[in-house]
Amino acid sequence: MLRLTKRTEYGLIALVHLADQAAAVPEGAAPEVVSARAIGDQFPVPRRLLAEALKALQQGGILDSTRGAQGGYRLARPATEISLGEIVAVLEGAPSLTSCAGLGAAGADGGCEVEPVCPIRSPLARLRSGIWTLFEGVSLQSLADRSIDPAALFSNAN
Amino acid sequence: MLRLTKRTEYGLIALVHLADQAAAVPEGAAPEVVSARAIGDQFPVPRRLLAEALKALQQGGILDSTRGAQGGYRLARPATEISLGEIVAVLEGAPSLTSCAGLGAAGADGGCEVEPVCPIRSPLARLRSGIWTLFEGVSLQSLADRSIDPAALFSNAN
DNA sequence: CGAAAGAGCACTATTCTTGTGCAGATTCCT
DNA sequence: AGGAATCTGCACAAGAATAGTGCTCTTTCG
Repeated sequence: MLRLTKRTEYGLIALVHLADQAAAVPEGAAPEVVSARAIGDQFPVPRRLLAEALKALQQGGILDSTRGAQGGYRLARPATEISLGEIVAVLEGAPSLTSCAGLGAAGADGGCEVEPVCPIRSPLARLRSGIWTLFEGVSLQSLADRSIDPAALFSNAN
Repeated sequence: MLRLTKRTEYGLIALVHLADQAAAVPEGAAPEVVSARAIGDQFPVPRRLLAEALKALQQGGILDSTRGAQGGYRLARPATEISLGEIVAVLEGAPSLTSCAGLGAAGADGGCEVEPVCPIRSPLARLRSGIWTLFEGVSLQSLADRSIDPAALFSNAN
């Protein structure tokens, strides 16, 4: 099921915030780490859940964490190289899109024998597949750029 | 929250099936009505829930229903004039997208005073908004057309 | 050594989804 | 007229998932 939860929301808020921080730094040099507490103080989100989202992002390789006093989080890569699809996959699990297409043209109709019952071909599954493709084409950078109209987020280059 | 439930899935399956039926008819004349039972017999879906989805679609003006024996459902409009956004809105309630943009350029930053806290500007809200716009641009017709690659569903003309 | 901050674990409550059953109203067919 | 098929409407139960919170341990800086 394609569902975006609060956990994802908190994670995205934190990521956008971190992307902003990284963008404020002159050029490619040492983006400051930001603590979960600092983020929690700026946005009305439960610190506990925010921390869980951050932890998941760290384990997924999207964030780097520094422990101890003065520790915090930082983007593991430039915001332009982190896709929305990757973020969502980490925050709420892979979407399990068992591919059934791509077998070439077996017949005029496609060749899938259980066609009318096949869950892969169900309209909702096709939708999810399409949305997923879109997600992978959107970068964290474009999400953080508030000058982009939401309606244009998925349109072309980002 | 953007979530697509089973109910939506059943509704979409039924709609695609009905669109297929309508397409099989020669030209604009009397598409046969299809009963909920008939649909339930062709797809492995609980009839009860399917019936609920169909009822909702009828109340939402997407389907026409005929009661009594030999009754059933039929698309209220051509499949090309029914948008995915409309379908989803009917099947799982309006997405409550309180618009905050479109007020013109009040300031360099936009002018929203509660900016960092404003739920409308949260990344997830922007995503939902973008996805919603996409949904409104996709017709039932394109969903029913299985020759369209899922990844291309949202790309351009449909 | 103490304070700050991330990491890990367990628990609860509320909400939502999913699924099922039954009675009523309407229309076609015999 | 009567029976059968079909949509319509309401209520209920079980299971899963989300959302939220508390406490403790480990690591690191000052």
